[in-house]
Amino acid sequence: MTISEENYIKVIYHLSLVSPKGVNTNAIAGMLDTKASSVTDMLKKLSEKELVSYQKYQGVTLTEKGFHSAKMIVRKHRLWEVFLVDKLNFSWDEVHEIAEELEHIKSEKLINKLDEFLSFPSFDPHGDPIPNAKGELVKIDKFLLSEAILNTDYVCVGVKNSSVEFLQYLDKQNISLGSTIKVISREEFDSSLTIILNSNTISISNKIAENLFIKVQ
Amino acid sequence: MTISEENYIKVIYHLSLVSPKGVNTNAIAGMLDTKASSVTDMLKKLSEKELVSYQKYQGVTLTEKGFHSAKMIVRKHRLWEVFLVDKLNFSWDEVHEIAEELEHIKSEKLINKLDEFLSFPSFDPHGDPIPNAKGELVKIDKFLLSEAILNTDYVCVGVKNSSVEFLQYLDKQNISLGSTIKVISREEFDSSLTIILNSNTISISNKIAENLFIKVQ
DNA sequence: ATTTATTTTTAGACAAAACTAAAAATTATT
DNA sequence: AATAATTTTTAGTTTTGTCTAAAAATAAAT
Repeated sequence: MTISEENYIKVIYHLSLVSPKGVNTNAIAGMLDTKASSVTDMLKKLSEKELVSYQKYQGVTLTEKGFHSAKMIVRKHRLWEVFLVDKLNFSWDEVHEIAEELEHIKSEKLINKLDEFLSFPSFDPHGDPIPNAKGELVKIDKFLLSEAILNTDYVCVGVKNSSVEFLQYLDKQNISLGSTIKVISREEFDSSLTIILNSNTISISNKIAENLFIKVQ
Repeated sequence: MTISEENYIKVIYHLSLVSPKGVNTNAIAGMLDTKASSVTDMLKKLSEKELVSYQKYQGVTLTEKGFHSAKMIVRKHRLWEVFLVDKLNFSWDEVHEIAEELEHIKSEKLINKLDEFLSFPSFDPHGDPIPNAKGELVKIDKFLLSEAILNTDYVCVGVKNSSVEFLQYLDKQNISLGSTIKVISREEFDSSLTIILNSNTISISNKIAENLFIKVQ
């Protein structure tokens, strides 16, 4: 698999989680910042290699083989992110870009030894699950802070959006994975929330709440 | 710089150390397992980018800029090798191939943090010097075991040949970096040596001796 | 000092992965 | 249901890095 093919498979994987019936050509093009015609070309090639099942105009889905490949790429990406944060002391907003390159390093032995070196983590620095060597991943009962019930105790377990801007905003507000959160009130007008975050009361917009994953404590 | 360009620069760097007056097109082609015509094409491009100075039929040398780029690639390669051996417990015969991929990861911050994580090593697992962030490298007074003087105490400090076969032979003979070596006798007929290796007496061929670097103890 | 051998370069072609522009199919709208 | 809008595909180029085959330059040998 070339780097380009791997990037397509990875994007199709992520889009599949949202639209499992079939991923649109345009959606792929959008994610990869390329043109629909380029996507069509690549889909034919990936179909040839039996990584996706594709029929003209009908969208695309991953085959078993493609699904497994995708999970292995995601595994590599997320393990490298853990390495960068836990071992090299990068901050969580810096690691995505570097992991985009590291995820294409080929050796399976490397990634399994890295996994061991990191003590087999189940989640990456943004709270996303890391597939194990078999491709299995832990699924936890998480939902968005915007859906929280008032006066209930939650823990922050992930971010929906991993952009540098959002992550740096969270740093500024002292919100991190493991932070405890209780929603005290929700403003009618703009759905902004007043929350108790690790025993400090702060106010956050609905846009923020819609990008933070929590679970019950 | 593309991966291909980086590979050319790296090969020209290594060949320059042997033939500093100018590197031949064919020599580059041999190292990269490609054709002379492809090399000519690439030399034009690298010359365009001012990474090499090149004039037709006269061989090629690195410019200051190209020389620095080469050292940064070598730096990355060798630091990753240290990581693989020291942190992930790879053996020294497995790491070259993986480092060939890792050396092309772009982030400078990554490599400097990795350097720090590894405590700023000066040598890689094969005894080759690692350029620091400025491109400087430690030069030690090493020579080949085949040139050793009888009954003198030496330490093994490197290998000239990093092939899997040679490294595994050394493992089998318990020869590693840091091993103490004293040559007791040299056979007239085939130049094979009888040596005391960490207080055990063994015999090695001239071919082996010509690929082991030592320094005076 | 020619001739021969080797090395290097040029010219033209190819595969991968992208692009543009136009055509075809699907979906949405009146 | 017919038309309009959108999405997707096809057809034909482009760029990067490679190749083969032939030509040109350099080096070696008689």
